[in-house]
Amino acid sequence: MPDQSTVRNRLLAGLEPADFACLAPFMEPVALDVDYVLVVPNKPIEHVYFIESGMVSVVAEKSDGRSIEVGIYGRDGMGATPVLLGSDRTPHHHFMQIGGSGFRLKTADFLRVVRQSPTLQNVMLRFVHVFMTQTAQSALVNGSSVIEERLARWVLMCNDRIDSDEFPITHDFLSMMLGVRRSSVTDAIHILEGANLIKATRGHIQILDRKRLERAAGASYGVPEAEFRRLLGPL
Amino acid sequence: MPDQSTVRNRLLAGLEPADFACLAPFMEPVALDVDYVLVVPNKPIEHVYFIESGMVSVVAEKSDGRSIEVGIYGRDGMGATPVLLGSDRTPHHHFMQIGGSGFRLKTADFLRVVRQSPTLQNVMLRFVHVFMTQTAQSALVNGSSVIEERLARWVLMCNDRIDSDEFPITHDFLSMMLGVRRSSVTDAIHILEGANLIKATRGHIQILDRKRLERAAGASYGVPEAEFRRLLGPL
DNA sequence: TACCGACGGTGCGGCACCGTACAAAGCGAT
DNA sequence: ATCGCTTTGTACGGTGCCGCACCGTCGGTA
Repeated sequence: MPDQSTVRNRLLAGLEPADFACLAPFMEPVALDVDYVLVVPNKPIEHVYFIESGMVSVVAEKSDGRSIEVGIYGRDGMGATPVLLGSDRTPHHHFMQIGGSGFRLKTADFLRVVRQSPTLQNVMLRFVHVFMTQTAQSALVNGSSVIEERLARWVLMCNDRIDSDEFPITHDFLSMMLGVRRSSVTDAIHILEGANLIKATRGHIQILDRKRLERAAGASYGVPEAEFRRLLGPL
Repeated sequence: MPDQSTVRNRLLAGLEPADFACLAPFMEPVALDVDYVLVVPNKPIEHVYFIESGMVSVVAEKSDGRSIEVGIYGRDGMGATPVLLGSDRTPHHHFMQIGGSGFRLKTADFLRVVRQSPTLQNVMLRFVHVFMTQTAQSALVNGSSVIEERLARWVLMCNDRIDSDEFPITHDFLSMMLGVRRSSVTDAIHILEGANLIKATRGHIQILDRKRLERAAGASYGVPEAEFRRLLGPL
């Protein structure tokens, strides 16, 4: 059974010990390799997830096939939030963008515990609020920022959720996430590389200068992150 | 005191009569004229709102001044959802885009009632889920649809929340909502007008052919609307 | 060591949308 | 009827990103 003092998930770590103790018996450790699917669109959500490492992409798809990332989370949050809101499914796709590990609980078990503890529910709902802010920010920047700014934002958000300054990701994946052409991603990466903010190698991106990268992201980055700190403490 | 059989708000109308009875004593009728501000960004939310008529825009703003609409609601929903999620504020701006009326409750009163009724809370949280889906859809279309498609979506969403096929709106406002140049809105309107889908006069838009307008919106429209029907019944 | 699929770099024409600007038309107030 | 403000129509050059296509390179596998 997991021990609260060693979990890396920010939500779990921040719980009242009593609340954590109620969840712990139902938590099952799970390997979360790249492409592992946490939530299938429009299918019943069987498990909720707490990420310990790695990163999840939440993707919305249009019926014409075009898709775009509407949010990401990692050890800062939980997967399958719709069950908290009374919906057993969602039109969005959740899958591991960067492999890692975590815990999962059967939806029914999780909900039973949550319904018995208002303090636990409160923490989870705060995360929902933060995640909603993040999605709104995606809507904002998708409509008003140039690609290189959005790329910088994405890299920063990824860095927030991964321990390392370097992580695996291909241009092709990024193009799906940002909803742009693959070669536009290549161009944007070259711009950030030219300014010595990042270094890209085959299948990997490394952050060289986080401070200046934040400046490059401009107004695209920061709002949901501030909401997280305000409601759930430092990342 | 309002009577549940006469309220037009979909959430209120769908409540268990007992839940409605608990809310009713705290409900204060309020006129919601154009530009009335329901939620000021990053300030404590004093009241929650249930819209009876009119339409609210939820707008996210970047620190560089650019802003974009991340969602709308009317008699299908409630205002100031963040209080349900344990946050007394939000970075977004909520204001009346089309004037109307509604009810409001002091945040504290509302939360006290909600905490005592899981069934009431459930209905409200379902709406949060639907609204989140809507915001995600905005992120999707902002990143992947041409303006005329997004305009068609907006007009349809507005029509869903207003009784009339005609409503007041200027190109300038629409340009803020869609996050594009004002004259790009003019162009997009001309395209839809040329196809006899809408008719635009100074400060007004009228829907001529809703069916074909939906086709013009293509894959941009429909997903959050389906979620609403699934979880909260027909609009 | 050779192969092959995945990944990244680059080029080209095209177009949606931009920023800016100005004028015409509508409409309320005096 | 006139004025003045708001709203809409239109134009122009510029550009960010598109779709498409092709090729070089990397790296795992046989």
